[in-house]
Amino acid sequence: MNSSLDYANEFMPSIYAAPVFKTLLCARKELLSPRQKAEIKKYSKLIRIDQGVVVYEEGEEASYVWNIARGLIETYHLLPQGTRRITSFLFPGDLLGLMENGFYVSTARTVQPVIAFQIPIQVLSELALSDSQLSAALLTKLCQDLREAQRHIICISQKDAAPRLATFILWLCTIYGNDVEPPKELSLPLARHQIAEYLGLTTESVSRAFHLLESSKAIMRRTPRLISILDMEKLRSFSTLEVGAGILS
Amino acid sequence: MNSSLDYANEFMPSIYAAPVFKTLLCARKELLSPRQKAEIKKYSKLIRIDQGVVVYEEGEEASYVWNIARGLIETYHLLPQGTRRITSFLFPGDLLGLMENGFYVSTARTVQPVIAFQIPIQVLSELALSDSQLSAALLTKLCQDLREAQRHIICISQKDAAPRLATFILWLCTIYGNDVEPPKELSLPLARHQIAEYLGLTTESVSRAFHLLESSKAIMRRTPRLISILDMEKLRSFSTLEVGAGILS
DNA sequence: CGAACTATTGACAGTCGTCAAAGAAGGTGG
DNA sequence: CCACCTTCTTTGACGACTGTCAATAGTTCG
Repeated sequence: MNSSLDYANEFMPSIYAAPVFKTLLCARKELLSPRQKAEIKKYSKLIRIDQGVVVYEEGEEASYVWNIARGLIETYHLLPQGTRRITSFLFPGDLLGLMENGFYVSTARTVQPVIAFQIPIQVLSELALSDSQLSAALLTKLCQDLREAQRHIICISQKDAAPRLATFILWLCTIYGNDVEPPKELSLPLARHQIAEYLGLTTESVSRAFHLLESSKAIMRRTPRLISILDMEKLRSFSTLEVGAGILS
Repeated sequence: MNSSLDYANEFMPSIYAAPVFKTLLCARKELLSPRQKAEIKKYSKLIRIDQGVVVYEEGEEASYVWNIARGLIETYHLLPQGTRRITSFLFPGDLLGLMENGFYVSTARTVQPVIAFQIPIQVLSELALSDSQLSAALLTKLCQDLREAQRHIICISQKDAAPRLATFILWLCTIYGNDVEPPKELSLPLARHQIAEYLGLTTESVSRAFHLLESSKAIMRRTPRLISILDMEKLRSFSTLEVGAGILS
């Protein structure tokens, strides 16, 4: 699934946390000190994982945690009827490998080619035990992830498809945008079915929701994977959540 | 909102984690050592909070964390249109007070009268920094909460009301049941509107879902707050999730 | 016992999931 | 570089279920 990287010096471990202030778009904050980065780098292996590869499966015994440097990962659960529910997307700066009692709680799969630091959990435990600042950083990151999950819950508790999709697009803007102004164009890293599996809808509904947002001139589909944001305010008005304030800050 | 308790010796701090094994019902596991319990007890205050009291509000500066000893708490977000979305319920053994950058991320309110240890975050931070085992316990608890949130996500990503309600009831069974067998009767600590706000439905839909589960003889409503579990298998068949296995273990 | 609140049930409009088919996009090999 | 094939996306029609509004029944507490 992976290959060692010879251009290892290009990357450094980093863990980001979203900002607390309620500006619309802003970069996430680094949680690690240079010393901690060096420590993690020393004891971990920088690997590349191809697109579409299952990194680990639900219920598997956990042996690593990954710090994503580049790329995109989805975690999901397979439901009895064979449907998939995506529970989270992980971006550069995120930590992959949520476990419980030593077993991974969901399945993880690369959506884009990924470059990541592969950290043996043993190593991370020891580092955390000896470095209480690192331990605090991990706690902060987990709080962050928990809040992210709550945002997800509120997003999909909206009944209609358009508000869910609008909320999702606005969220992507906060991730891929810079901290000055909203992006005019947004390149979607996901296929329709992945958006649907994240939003608790079908691909058809997602498609219809795109149509609705487009016909209201909030966005425009350049290609299925590239959209233009025409009217941020209108897009925001679709979402029940006050994106850029409150929970989606 | 609270009063000091003179019968303080009756309670001890405790943090539970759900079990890893996939049995249907089993008690949760204690994460704290007796020494850690004593430490926390020493530096915290045992308080009682009446029913229906707002413990803290979203965006408020965070000064305490609570370890619930008895009672039930809901955390929620108020959406712009005035609707409420309950993001979690907290039971005895849970930690209340999720914060981000020093501010609470949601509003917390007691659903039942609560007895809890009120721990200044300053104290908890210091204890965690000096006791790496405690720090690890907190990490474990947060992983637990994160998994709980994922379970919630999967629950409300089910389209129909009956599966959501069935999943919810089965979940309550795992919390209030003993670890030997499913409870025959279940006393609901929540009003219909609270169930609805948690499941992303309306009270009417919850009511109709109860009717459906009842007419299929899976459950029976004794009173609005007390139901009999007639057929566990049938109840389980409503839920898309394999409760008692997989994600709801 | 009565009043206020909670829960239930009914009718109707709107939206989603399903099934089906057509249209676009991207990748491969000649 | 182009034709072809596969995969992804979009659109349409229809049945089912939820939200809304409204009215009735049941519970609980003073």
